[in-house]
Amino acid sequence: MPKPSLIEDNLASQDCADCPIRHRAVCARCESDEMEALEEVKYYRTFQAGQTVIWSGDRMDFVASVVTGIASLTQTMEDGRRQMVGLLLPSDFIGRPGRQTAAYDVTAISDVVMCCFRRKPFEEMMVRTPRIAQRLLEMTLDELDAAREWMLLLGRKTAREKIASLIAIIGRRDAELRLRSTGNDLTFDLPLTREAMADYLGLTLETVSRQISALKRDGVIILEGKRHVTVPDFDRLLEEAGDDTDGGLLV
Amino acid sequence: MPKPSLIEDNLASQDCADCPIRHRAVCARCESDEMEALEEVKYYRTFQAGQTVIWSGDRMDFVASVVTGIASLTQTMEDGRRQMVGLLLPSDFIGRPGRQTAAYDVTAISDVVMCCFRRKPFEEMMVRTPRIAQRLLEMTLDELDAAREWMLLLGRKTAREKIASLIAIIGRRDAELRLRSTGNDLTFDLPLTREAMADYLGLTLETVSRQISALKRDGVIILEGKRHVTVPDFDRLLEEAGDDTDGGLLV
DNA sequence: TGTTCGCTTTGACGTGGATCAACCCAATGC
DNA sequence: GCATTGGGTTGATCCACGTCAAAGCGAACA
Repeated sequence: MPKPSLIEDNLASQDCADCPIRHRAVCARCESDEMEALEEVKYYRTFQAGQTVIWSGDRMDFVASVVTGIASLTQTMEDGRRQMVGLLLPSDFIGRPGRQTAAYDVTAISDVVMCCFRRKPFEEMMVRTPRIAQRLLEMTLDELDAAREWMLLLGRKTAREKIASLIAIIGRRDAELRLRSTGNDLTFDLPLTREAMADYLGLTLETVSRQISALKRDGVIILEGKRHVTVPDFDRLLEEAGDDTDGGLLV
Repeated sequence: MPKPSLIEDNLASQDCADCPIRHRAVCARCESDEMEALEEVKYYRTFQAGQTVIWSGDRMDFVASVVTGIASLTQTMEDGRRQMVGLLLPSDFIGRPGRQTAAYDVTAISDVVMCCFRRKPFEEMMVRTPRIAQRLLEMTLDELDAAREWMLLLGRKTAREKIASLIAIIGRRDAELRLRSTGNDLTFDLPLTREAMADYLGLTLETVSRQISALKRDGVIILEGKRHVTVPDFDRLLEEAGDDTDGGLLV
Protein backbone atom coordinates (compact mmCIF):
# COMPACT_ATOMS: atom_id res chain seq x y z
CA MET A 1 0.00 0.00 0.00
CA PRO A 2 1.79 3.09 -1.14
CA LYS A 3 -0.59 5.57 0.39
CA PRO A 4 -2.84 4.71 3.30
CA SER A 5 -6.47 4.76 2.38
CA LEU A 6 -8.72 7.39 3.80
CA ILE A 7 -10.34 5.05 6.28
CA GLU A 8 -7.04 3.93 7.67
CA ASP A 9 -5.91 7.48 7.84
CA ASN A 10 -9.06 8.44 9.65
CA LEU A 11 -8.97 5.68 12.18
CA ALA A 12 -5.30 5.26 12.76
CA SER A 13 -4.35 8.82 13.50
CA GLN A 14 -4.42 9.95 17.07
CA ASP A 15 -5.44 13.52 17.49
CA CYS A 16 -6.80 16.23 15.34
CA ALA A 17 -5.49 19.55 16.49
CA ASP A 18 -7.81 21.88 14.67
CA CYS A 19 -11.23 20.61 15.71
CA PRO A 20 -13.01 20.22 19.00
CA ILE A 21 -13.36 16.47 18.71
CA ARG A 22 -10.31 14.67 19.90
CA HIS A 23 -9.88 11.86 17.46
CA ARG A 24 -9.66 12.21 13.75
CA ALA A 25 -11.11 8.75 13.65
CA VAL A 26 -14.46 10.32 14.16
CA CYS A 27 -14.05 13.90 13.20
CA ALA A 28 -16.27 14.97 10.34
CA ARG A 29 -14.53 18.27 9.88
CA CYS A 30 -11.28 16.60 9.01
CA GLU A 31 -12.73 15.09 5.91
CA SER A 32 -11.25 15.65 2.53
CA ASP A 33 -13.48 15.69 -0.50
CA GLU A 34 -12.40 12.31 -1.78
CA MET A 35 -15.24 11.02 0.32
CA GLU A 36 -17.72 10.00 -2.32
CA ALA A 37 -15.40 7.44 -3.79
CA LEU A 38 -15.58 5.49 -0.59
CA GLU A 39 -19.32 5.54 -0.23
CA GLU A 40 -19.34 1.76 -0.21
CA VAL A 41 -17.21 1.44 2.86
CA LYS A 42 -17.58 4.60 4.82
CA TYR A 43 -20.79 6.57 5.02
CA TYR A 44 -22.71 8.85 7.31
CA ARG A 45 -26.10 8.36 8.87
CA THR A 46 -28.17 10.76 10.87
CA PHE A 47 -30.79 9.95 13.46
CA GLN A 48 -33.38 12.13 15.12
CA ALA A 49 -33.66 12.43 18.85
CA GLY A 50 -35.56 9.45 20.20
CA GLN A 51 -35.01 7.32 17.12
CA THR A 52 -33.70 3.81 17.58
CA VAL A 53 -30.42 3.16 15.82
CA ILE A 54 -30.54 -0.58 16.28
CA TRP A 55 -32.33 -3.13 18.43
CA SER A 56 -30.59 -5.72 20.53
CA GLY A 57 -30.41 -8.93 18.54
CA ASP A 58 -30.64 -7.23 15.16
CA ARG A 59 -28.17 -8.01 12.46
CA MET A 60 -25.49 -5.33 12.41
CA ASP A 61 -23.09 -5.23 9.53
CA PHE A 62 -21.36 -2.01 10.34
CA VAL A 63 -19.30 -0.44 13.04
CA ALA A 64 -19.54 3.27 13.65
CA SER A 65 -18.51 6.16 15.75
CA VAL A 66 -20.49 9.12 16.93
CA VAL A 67 -19.62 12.37 15.20
CA THR A 68 -22.11 14.69 16.85
CA GLY A 69 -24.95 14.17 19.30
CA ILE A 70 -25.56 11.66 22.04
CA ALA A 71 -26.78 8.10 21.96
CA SER A 72 -27.32 5.45 24.58
CA LEU A 73 -26.81 1.73 24.93
CA THR A 74 -29.54 0.14 27.01
CA GLN A 75 -30.51 -3.29 28.22
CA THR A 76 -34.09 -4.22 28.94
CA MET A 77 -35.53 -7.03 31.02
CA GLU A 78 -38.67 -8.85 29.96
CA ASP A 79 -40.84 -6.96 32.40
CA GLY A 80 -39.63 -3.65 31.04
CA ARG A 81 -37.04 -2.64 33.59
CA ARG A 82 -34.37 -0.74 31.74
CA GLN A 83 -30.75 0.06 32.46
CA MET A 84 -28.49 2.23 30.37
CA VAL A 85 -25.11 0.53 30.04
CA GLY A 86 -23.32 2.97 27.79
CA LEU A 87 -23.51 6.63 26.98
CA LEU A 88 -22.12 7.41 23.53
CA LEU A 89 -20.67 10.87 23.15
CA PRO A 90 -18.84 12.25 20.13
CA SER A 91 -15.75 10.15 19.37
CA ASP A 92 -17.20 7.03 21.01
CA PHE A 93 -17.16 3.78 19.12
CA ILE A 94 -20.03 1.38 18.60
CA GLY A 95 -20.14 -2.16 17.34
CA ARG A 96 -17.83 -5.01 17.89
CA PRO A 97 -15.51 -6.42 15.27
CA GLY A 98 -16.25 -10.11 14.87
CA ARG A 99 -19.83 -9.97 16.09
CA GLN A 100 -22.69 -9.59 13.66
CA THR A 101 -25.66 -9.02 15.98
CA ALA A 102 -26.15 -6.07 18.28
CA ALA A 103 -26.00 -6.90 21.98
CA TYR A 104 -27.83 -3.79 23.17
CA ASP A 105 -30.46 -1.34 22.09
CA VAL A 106 -28.87 1.79 20.67
CA THR A 107 -31.02 4.91 20.81
CA ALA A 108 -30.34 8.46 19.71
CA ILE A 109 -30.88 10.77 22.66
CA SER A 110 -30.28 13.97 20.77
CA ASP A 111 -30.00 14.25 17.00
CA VAL A 112 -27.03 12.14 16.07
CA VAL A 113 -24.61 11.89 13.19
CA MET A 114 -22.74 8.65 12.92
CA CYS A 115 -19.80 7.72 10.80
CA CYS A 116 -20.23 4.11 9.75
CA PHE A 117 -17.88 1.56 8.22
CA ARG A 118 -19.12 -1.65 6.70
CA ARG A 119 -18.00 -4.41 9.00
CA LYS A 120 -16.27 -6.76 6.58
CA PRO A 121 -13.86 -4.26 5.04
CA PHE A 122 -13.33 -2.77 8.46
CA GLU A 123 -12.27 -6.13 9.85
CA GLU A 124 -9.97 -6.77 6.93
CA MET A 125 -8.44 -3.41 7.49
CA MET A 126 -7.90 -4.20 11.15
CA VAL A 127 -5.80 -7.16 10.19
CA ARG A 128 -3.75 -5.13 7.73
CA THR A 129 -3.28 -2.13 9.95
CA PRO A 130 -2.15 -3.03 13.47
CA ARG A 131 -2.43 0.52 14.75
CA ILE A 132 -6.18 0.30 14.45
CA ALA A 133 -6.48 -2.66 16.76
CA GLN A 134 -4.19 -0.91 19.19
CA ARG A 135 -6.21 2.26 19.01
CA LEU A 136 -9.42 0.32 19.46
CA LEU A 137 -7.94 -1.51 22.42
CA GLU A 138 -7.10 1.80 24.02
CA MET A 139 -10.63 3.08 23.52
CA THR A 140 -12.15 -0.13 24.82
CA LEU A 141 -9.99 -0.03 27.93
CA ASP A 142 -11.16 3.53 28.55
CA GLU A 143 -14.73 2.38 28.24
CA LEU A 144 -14.10 -0.47 30.63
CA ASP A 145 -12.73 1.98 33.17
CA ALA A 146 -15.78 4.16 32.76
CA ALA A 147 -18.03 1.12 33.16
CA ARG A 148 -16.28 0.25 36.40
CA GLU A 149 -16.69 3.75 37.77
CA TRP A 150 -20.32 3.42 36.81
CA MET A 151 -20.60 0.12 38.68
CA LEU A 152 -19.46 1.79 41.88
CA LEU A 153 -22.10 4.42 41.30
CA LEU A 154 -24.87 1.87 40.69
CA GLY A 155 -23.93 -0.43 43.52
CA ARG A 156 -23.01 1.88 46.35
CA LYS A 157 -23.98 5.50 45.87
CA THR A 158 -27.10 7.19 47.23
CA ALA A 159 -29.59 8.86 44.90
CA ARG A 160 -28.16 12.29 45.70
CA GLU A 161 -24.61 11.14 45.03
CA LYS A 162 -25.69 9.52 41.79
CA ILE A 163 -27.22 12.73 40.50
CA ALA A 164 -24.19 14.78 41.55
CA SER A 165 -21.91 12.26 39.85
CA LEU A 166 -23.86 12.38 36.62
CA ILE A 167 -23.83 16.17 36.51
CA ALA A 168 -20.10 16.13 37.21
CA ILE A 169 -19.47 13.61 34.44
CA ILE A 170 -21.47 15.56 31.90
CA GLY A 171 -19.95 18.85 32.95
CA ARG A 172 -16.48 17.45 32.64
CA ARG A 173 -17.06 15.91 29.23
CA ASP A 174 -18.62 19.12 28.06
CA ALA A 175 -15.66 21.17 29.24
CA GLU A 176 -13.25 18.76 27.55
CA LEU A 177 -15.07 18.89 24.25
CA ARG A 178 -15.11 22.66 24.22
CA LEU A 179 -11.48 22.80 25.28
CA ARG A 180 -12.52 25.27 27.92
CA SER A 181 -10.20 25.80 30.81
CA THR A 182 -11.63 23.83 33.69
CA GLY A 183 -12.35 26.88 35.79
CA ASN A 184 -14.39 26.51 38.91
CA ASP A 185 -17.55 27.83 37.30
CA LEU A 186 -19.09 25.59 34.67
CA THR A 187 -22.26 26.09 32.75
CA PHE A 188 -23.78 23.67 30.26
CA ASP A 189 -26.92 21.84 29.17
CA LEU A 190 -28.02 18.46 30.45
CA PRO A 191 -28.49 16.51 27.23
CA LEU A 192 -30.67 13.88 28.91
CA THR A 193 -34.31 13.77 29.89
CA ARG A 194 -35.11 12.91 33.50
CA GLU A 195 -36.12 9.48 32.32
CA ALA A 196 -32.81 8.88 30.54
CA MET A 197 -30.97 10.02 33.66
CA ALA A 198 -33.02 7.55 35.68
CA ASP A 199 -32.06 4.78 33.25
CA TYR A 200 -28.47 5.79 33.55
CA LEU A 201 -28.45 5.89 37.34
CA GLY A 202 -30.68 2.96 38.18
CA LEU A 203 -33.35 5.20 39.72
CA THR A 204 -36.90 6.24 38.91
CA LEU A 205 -37.49 9.51 37.16
CA GLU A 206 -39.37 10.85 40.20
CA THR A 207 -36.34 10.32 42.40
CA VAL A 208 -34.14 12.00 39.81
CA SER A 209 -36.42 15.00 39.76
CA ARG A 210 -36.56 15.23 43.54
CA GLN A 211 -32.81 15.03 43.96
CA ILE A 212 -32.15 17.61 41.30
CA SER A 213 -34.56 19.90 43.12
CA ALA A 214 -32.71 19.17 46.36
CA LEU A 215 -29.29 20.00 44.88
CA LYS A 216 -30.77 23.17 43.50
CA ARG A 217 -32.35 24.10 46.83
CA ASP A 218 -28.99 23.51 48.55
CA GLY A 219 -27.15 25.73 46.09
CA VAL A 220 -24.95 22.96 44.66
CA ILE A 221 -26.27 23.70 41.20
CA ILE A 222 -28.24 26.53 39.62
CA LEU A 223 -30.96 25.62 37.17
CA GLU A 224 -32.34 27.77 34.39
CA GLY A 225 -35.31 26.06 32.90
CA LYS A 226 -35.16 22.29 33.10
CA ARG A 227 -31.97 21.65 31.24
CA HIS A 228 -29.46 24.44 31.69
CA VAL A 229 -27.12 23.98 34.65
CA THR A 230 -24.54 26.21 36.24
CA VAL A 231 -22.14 24.72 38.76
CA PRO A 232 -20.87 27.51 41.00
CA ASP A 233 -18.34 25.28 42.78
CA PHE A 234 -17.21 22.15 41.03
CA ASP A 235 -15.31 20.81 44.05
CA ARG A 236 -18.47 21.05 46.10
CA LEU A 237 -20.25 19.06 43.43
CA LEU A 238 -17.57 16.37 43.49
CA GLU A 239 -17.89 16.21 47.25
CA GLU A 240 -21.61 15.64 46.90
CA ALA A 241 -20.83 12.95 44.35
CA GLY A 242 -18.77 11.08 46.93
CA ASP A 243 -15.86 11.06 44.52
CA ASP A 244 -12.33 10.59 45.64
CA THR A 245 -10.86 14.02 45.05
CA ASP A 246 -7.18 13.85 45.88
CA GLY A 247 -6.64 17.29 44.50
CA GLY A 248 -9.19 16.76 41.78
CA LEU A 249 -7.41 13.84 40.18
CA LEU A 250 -9.32 10.63 39.90
CA VAL A 251 -6.96 7.73 40.42
CA MET B 1 13.05 -12.57 14.71
CA PRO B 2 13.50 -16.01 13.26
CA LYS B 3 11.61 -17.87 15.93
CA PRO B 4 8.89 -16.30 18.03
CA SER B 5 9.87 -15.96 21.64
CA LEU B 6 8.09 -17.99 24.24
CA ILE B 7 6.05 -15.02 25.45
CA GLU B 8 4.71 -14.29 22.03
CA ASP B 9 3.95 -17.89 21.54
CA ASN B 10 2.13 -18.02 24.83
CA LEU B 11 0.09 -14.93 24.29
CA ALA B 12 -0.55 -14.99 20.62
CA SER B 13 -1.92 -18.45 20.34
CA GLN B 14 -5.63 -18.93 20.67
CA ASP B 15 -6.58 -22.13 22.31
CA CYS B 16 -4.85 -24.86 24.09
CA ALA B 17 -6.57 -28.11 23.40
CA ASP B 18 -5.03 -30.29 26.03
CA CYS B 19 -5.73 -28.38 29.19
CA PRO B 20 -8.83 -27.15 30.99
CA ILE B 21 -7.91 -23.51 30.68
CA ARG B 22 -8.93 -22.01 27.42
CA HIS B 23 -6.07 -19.75 26.48
CA ARG B 24 -2.49 -20.80 26.27
CA ALA B 25 -1.69 -17.24 27.17
CA VAL B 26 -2.37 -18.14 30.73
CA CYS B 27 -2.02 -21.85 30.88
CA ALA B 28 0.76 -23.01 33.14
CA ARG B 29 0.57 -26.56 31.89
CA CYS B 30 1.52 -25.55 28.39
CA GLU B 31 4.93 -24.41 29.48
CA SER B 32 8.05 -25.80 28.01
CA ASP B 33 11.14 -26.02 30.13
CA GLU B 34 12.88 -23.10 28.51
CA MET B 35 11.13 -21.11 31.20
CA GLU B 36 14.03 -20.19 33.42
CA ALA B 37 15.82 -18.28 30.71
CA LEU B 38 12.93 -15.83 30.63
CA GLU B 39 12.75 -15.27 34.35
CA GLU B 40 13.34 -11.57 33.73
CA VAL B 41 10.27 -11.12 31.61
CA LYS B 42 7.82 -13.78 32.57
CA TYR B 43 7.48 -15.13 36.08
CA TYR B 44 4.92 -16.61 38.41
CA ARG B 45 3.64 -15.29 41.69
CA THR B 46 1.36 -16.93 44.19
CA PHE B 47 -0.91 -15.24 46.69
CA GLN B 48 -2.78 -16.62 49.65
CA ALA B 49 -6.51 -16.20 50.05
CA GLY B 50 -7.22 -12.76 51.41
CA GLN B 51 -3.85 -11.34 50.44
CA THR B 52 -3.76 -8.06 48.54
CA VAL B 53 -2.10 -8.32 45.17
CA ILE B 54 -1.88 -4.59 44.63
CA TRP B 55 -3.49 -1.42 45.98
CA SER B 56 -5.18 1.16 43.85
CA GLY B 57 -2.70 3.90 43.05
CA ASP B 58 0.34 1.69 43.54
CA ARG B 59 3.00 1.55 40.91
CA MET B 60 2.47 -1.50 38.75
CA ASP B 61 5.14 -2.50 36.34
CA PHE B 62 3.71 -5.76 35.22
CA VAL B 63 0.68 -7.17 33.53
CA ALA B 64 -0.54 -10.62 34.43
CA SER B 65 -3.14 -13.22 33.98
CA VAL B 66 -4.70 -15.57 36.46
CA VAL B 67 -3.62 -19.18 36.13
CA THR B 68 -5.52 -20.72 39.02
CA GLY B 69 -7.69 -19.29 41.78
CA ILE B 70 -9.93 -16.28 42.01
CA ALA B 71 -9.16 -12.63 42.59
CA SER B 72 -11.25 -9.49 42.71
CA LEU B 73 -10.97 -5.91 41.55
CA THR B 74 -12.61 -3.55 44.01
CA GLN B 75 -13.13 0.16 44.35
CA THR B 76 -13.48 1.81 47.73
CA MET B 77 -14.95 5.16 48.67
CA GLU B 78 -13.42 7.30 51.42
CA ASP B 79 -16.03 6.27 53.94
CA GLY B 80 -15.37 2.60 53.32
CA ARG B 81 -18.20 1.65 50.98
CA ARG B 82 -16.85 -1.00 48.68
CA GLN B 83 -17.88 -2.28 45.27
CA MET B 84 -16.35 -5.15 43.41
CA VAL B 85 -15.88 -4.14 39.78
CA GLY B 86 -14.18 -7.20 38.40
CA LEU B 87 -14.01 -10.87 39.20
CA LEU B 88 -10.83 -12.48 37.90
CA LEU B 89 -11.12 -16.13 37.05
CA PRO B 90 -8.49 -18.32 35.46
CA SER B 91 -7.51 -16.93 32.04
CA ASP B 92 -8.53 -13.36 32.93
CA PHE B 93 -6.12 -10.56 32.29
CA ILE B 94 -5.05 -7.87 34.69
CA GLY B 95 -3.19 -4.62 34.14
CA ARG B 96 -3.36 -2.14 31.36
CA PRO B 97 -0.66 -1.61 28.79
CA GLY B 98 0.37 2.02 28.88
CA ARG B 99 -0.66 2.69 32.45
CA GLN B 100 1.83 2.39 35.29
CA THR B 101 -0.40 2.71 38.34
CA ALA B 102 -3.15 0.37 39.39
CA ALA B 103 -6.66 1.80 39.19
CA TYR B 104 -8.27 -0.72 41.53
CA ASP B 105 -7.46 -2.84 44.54
CA VAL B 106 -6.70 -6.38 43.52
CA THR B 107 -7.25 -9.02 46.18
CA ALA B 108 -6.82 -12.77 46.12
CA ILE B 109 -10.10 -14.39 47.10
CA SER B 110 -8.83 -17.93 47.03
CA ASP B 111 -5.18 -18.92 46.73
CA VAL B 112 -4.05 -17.55 43.40
CA VAL B 113 -1.29 -18.21 40.92
CA MET B 114 -0.57 -15.42 38.49
CA CYS B 115 1.53 -15.40 35.40
CA CYS B 116 3.20 -12.00 35.18
CA PHE B 117 5.01 -10.20 32.38
CA ARG B 118 7.13 -7.14 32.99
CA ARG B 119 5.29 -4.26 31.46
CA LYS B 120 7.98 -2.69 29.28
CA PRO B 121 8.93 -5.77 27.32
CA PHE B 122 5.29 -6.70 27.12
CA GLU B 123 4.43 -3.38 25.52
CA GLU B 124 7.31 -3.63 23.09
CA MET B 125 6.10 -7.03 22.17
CA MET B 126 2.61 -5.73 21.58
CA VAL B 127 3.95 -3.35 18.98
CA ARG B 128 5.94 -6.07 17.26
CA THR B 129 3.21 -8.67 17.36
CA PRO B 130 -0.16 -7.42 16.16
CA ARG B 131 -1.98 -10.60 17.07
CA ILE B 132 -1.47 -9.81 20.72
CA ALA B 133 -3.25 -6.47 20.54
CA GLN B 134 -6.05 -8.18 18.66
CA ARG B 135 -6.27 -10.95 21.21
CA LEU B 136 -6.25 -8.44 24.03
CA LEU B 137 -8.93 -6.40 22.30
CA GLU B 138 -11.12 -9.47 22.11
CA MET B 139 -10.63 -10.22 25.79
CA THR B 140 -11.31 -6.60 26.76
CA LEU B 141 -14.51 -6.53 24.72
CA ASP B 142 -15.65 -9.67 26.51
CA GLU B 143 -14.95 -8.01 29.82
CA LEU B 144 -16.86 -4.95 28.75
CA ASP B 145 -19.85 -7.10 27.89
CA ALA B 146 -19.65 -8.75 31.29
CA ALA B 147 -19.42 -5.35 32.96
CA ARG B 148 -22.55 -4.23 31.17
CA GLU B 149 -24.47 -7.31 32.23
CA TRP B 150 -23.27 -6.55 35.71
CA MET B 151 -24.54 -2.96 35.44
CA LEU B 152 -28.04 -4.20 34.68
CA LEU B 153 -27.78 -6.39 37.75
CA LEU B 154 -26.59 -3.55 39.99
CA GLY B 155 -29.02 -0.98 38.72
CA ARG B 156 -32.25 -2.88 38.30
CA LYS B 157 -32.36 -6.30 39.88
CA THR B 158 -33.82 -7.13 43.29
CA ALA B 159 -31.71 -8.73 45.98
CA ARG B 160 -33.16 -12.15 45.22
CA GLU B 161 -32.48 -11.77 41.51
CA LYS B 162 -28.96 -10.61 42.21
CA ILE B 163 -28.18 -13.69 44.27
CA ALA B 164 -29.72 -16.00 41.70
CA SER B 165 -27.72 -14.28 38.95
CA LEU B 166 -24.47 -14.64 40.84
CA ILE B 167 -25.03 -18.32 41.51
CA ALA B 168 -25.89 -18.82 37.84
CA ILE B 169 -22.76 -17.00 36.70
CA ILE B 170 -20.50 -18.99 38.98
CA GLY B 171 -22.20 -22.23 38.10
CA ARG B 172 -21.84 -21.57 34.40
CA ARG B 173 -18.17 -20.58 34.63
CA ASP B 174 -17.52 -23.60 36.75
CA ALA B 175 -19.17 -25.89 34.22
CA GLU B 176 -17.21 -24.30 31.38
CA LEU B 177 -13.89 -24.69 33.13
CA ARG B 178 -14.52 -28.33 33.84
CA LEU B 179 -15.78 -28.95 30.33
CA ARG B 180 -18.75 -30.66 31.87
CA SER B 181 -21.81 -31.02 29.76
CA THR B 182 -24.24 -28.34 30.85
CA GLY B 183 -26.81 -30.75 32.14
CA ASN B 184 -29.71 -29.50 34.15
CA ASP B 185 -28.20 -30.54 37.46
CA LEU B 186 -25.13 -28.61 38.50
CA THR B 187 -23.17 -28.88 41.70
CA PHE B 188 -20.23 -26.72 42.69
CA ASP B 189 -18.66 -24.61 45.44
CA LEU B 190 -19.26 -20.92 45.92
CA PRO B 191 -15.73 -19.54 45.95
CA LEU B 192 -16.81 -16.30 47.65
CA THR B 193 -17.56 -15.41 51.24
CA ARG B 194 -20.92 -13.77 51.94
CA GLU B 195 -19.11 -10.48 52.28
CA ALA B 196 -17.42 -10.80 48.88
CA MET B 197 -20.78 -11.65 47.34
CA ALA B 198 -22.23 -8.54 48.94
CA ASP B 199 -19.40 -6.47 47.46
CA TYR B 200 -20.07 -8.01 44.09
CA LEU B 201 -23.81 -7.42 44.19
CA GLY B 202 -24.01 -4.03 45.86
CA LEU B 203 -25.77 -5.49 48.91
CA THR B 204 -24.96 -6.03 52.57
CA LEU B 205 -23.80 -9.41 53.75
CA GLU B 206 -26.94 -9.78 55.88
CA THR B 207 -29.15 -9.42 52.83
CA VAL B 208 -27.01 -11.91 50.94
CA SER B 209 -27.39 -14.41 53.72
CA ARG B 210 -31.14 -13.90 53.97
CA GLN B 211 -31.69 -14.28 50.24
CA ILE B 212 -29.57 -17.40 50.03
CA SER B 213 -31.66 -18.84 52.83
CA ALA B 214 -34.79 -17.87 50.96
CA LEU B 215 -33.66 -19.54 47.72
CA LYS B 216 -32.78 -22.62 49.73
CA ARG B 217 -36.15 -22.62 51.50
CA ASP B 218 -37.89 -22.31 48.13
CA GLY B 219 -35.96 -25.22 46.68
CA VAL B 220 -34.19 -23.22 43.98
CA ILE B 221 -30.84 -24.34 45.36
CA ILE B 222 -29.71 -27.00 47.76
CA LEU B 223 -27.00 -26.10 50.23
CA GLU B 224 -24.57 -28.45 51.94
CA GLY B 225 -22.65 -26.53 54.53
CA LYS B 226 -22.18 -22.88 53.68
CA ARG B 227 -20.41 -23.16 50.38
CA HIS B 228 -21.49 -26.20 48.46
CA VAL B 229 -24.41 -25.64 46.12
CA THR B 230 -26.50 -27.95 44.01
CA VAL B 231 -28.83 -26.50 41.42
CA PRO B 232 -31.59 -28.99 40.72
CA ASP B 233 -33.07 -26.95 37.88
CA PHE B 234 -30.86 -24.45 36.14
CA ASP B 235 -33.68 -22.93 34.10
CA ARG B 236 -35.61 -22.24 37.28
CA LEU B 237 -32.52 -20.48 38.64
CA LEU B 238 -32.25 -18.35 35.50
CA GLU B 239 -35.88 -17.46 35.86
CA GLU B 240 -35.27 -16.32 39.41
CA ALA B 241 -32.33 -14.31 38.11
CA GLY B 242 -34.63 -12.39 35.80
CA ASP B 243 -32.40 -13.32 32.88
CA ASP B 244 -33.61 -13.26 29.35
CA THR B 245 -33.69 -16.91 28.46
CA ASP B 246 -34.69 -17.20 24.83
CA GLY B 247 -33.97 -20.89 24.87
CA GLY B 248 -31.06 -20.44 27.22
CA LEU B 249 -29.03 -18.27 24.91
CA LEU B 250 -28.03 -14.89 26.20
CA VAL B 251 -28.01 -12.36 23.39
C1' DT C 1 -56.94 32.34 23.57
C1' DG C 2 -57.51 27.89 24.51
C1' DT C 3 -56.07 22.80 23.78
C1' DT C 4 -53.23 19.23 23.64
C1' DC C 5 -48.98 16.82 24.47
C1' DG C 6 -44.50 15.72 26.65
C1' DC C 7 -41.89 16.34 30.10
C1' DT C 8 -41.37 17.59 34.86
C1' DT C 9 -42.49 18.45 39.61
C1' DT C 10 -44.55 17.46 43.97
C1' DG C 11 -47.16 14.90 47.47
C1' DA C 12 -48.71 10.74 50.13
C1' DC C 13 -47.74 6.32 51.20
C1' DG C 14 -45.68 1.59 51.24
C1' DT C 15 -41.74 -1.47 51.15
C1' DG C 16 -37.23 -3.67 50.24
C1' DG C 17 -33.10 -3.67 51.92
C1' DA C 18 -29.85 -1.30 55.35
C1' DT C 19 -28.68 -1.05 60.10
C1' DC C 20 -27.96 -2.61 64.65
C1' DA C 21 -27.64 -6.37 67.60
C1' DA C 22 -27.74 -10.98 69.15
C1' DC C 23 -26.60 -15.49 68.44
C1' DC C 24 -24.86 -19.86 65.95
C1' DC C 25 -21.35 -22.95 64.60
C1' DA C 26 -17.02 -25.04 63.06
C1' DA C 27 -12.23 -24.65 63.27
C1' DT C 28 -8.15 -23.67 65.96
C1' DG C 29 -5.40 -23.34 69.93
C1' DC C 30 -4.38 -24.14 74.73
C1' DG D 1 -12.42 -29.59 78.33
C1' DC D 2 -12.81 -24.26 77.43
C1' DA D 3 -11.87 -19.94 75.02
C1' DT D 4 -11.24 -17.59 70.93
C1' DT D 5 -12.00 -16.31 66.30
C1' DG D 6 -14.15 -15.66 61.83
C1' DG D 7 -17.69 -16.56 59.04
C1' DG D 8 -22.65 -17.11 58.88
C1' DT D 9 -27.58 -16.64 60.37
C1' DT D 10 -31.62 -14.46 62.18
C1' DG D 11 -34.57 -10.86 64.27
C1' DA D 12 -36.28 -6.01 65.11
C1' DT D 13 -36.39 -1.59 63.50
C1' DC D 14 -35.76 2.30 60.30
C1' DC D 15 -35.52 5.04 56.23
C1' DA D 16 -34.37 5.89 51.31
C1' DC D 17 -36.35 5.12 47.44
C1' DG D 18 -40.16 3.14 44.65
C1' DT D 19 -45.06 3.54 43.56
C1' DC D 20 -49.21 5.75 42.60
C1' DA D 21 -51.58 9.89 41.76
C1' DA D 22 -52.25 14.68 40.71
C1' DA D 23 -50.97 18.87 39.09
C1' DG D 24 -47.53 22.33 36.73
C1' DC D 25 -45.57 24.17 32.68
C1' DG D 26 -43.70 25.35 28.22
C1' DA D 27 -44.06 24.36 23.20
C1' DA D 28 -46.74 23.55 19.24
C1' DC D 29 -50.81 24.19 17.07
C1' DA D 30 -55.61 25.73 15.97
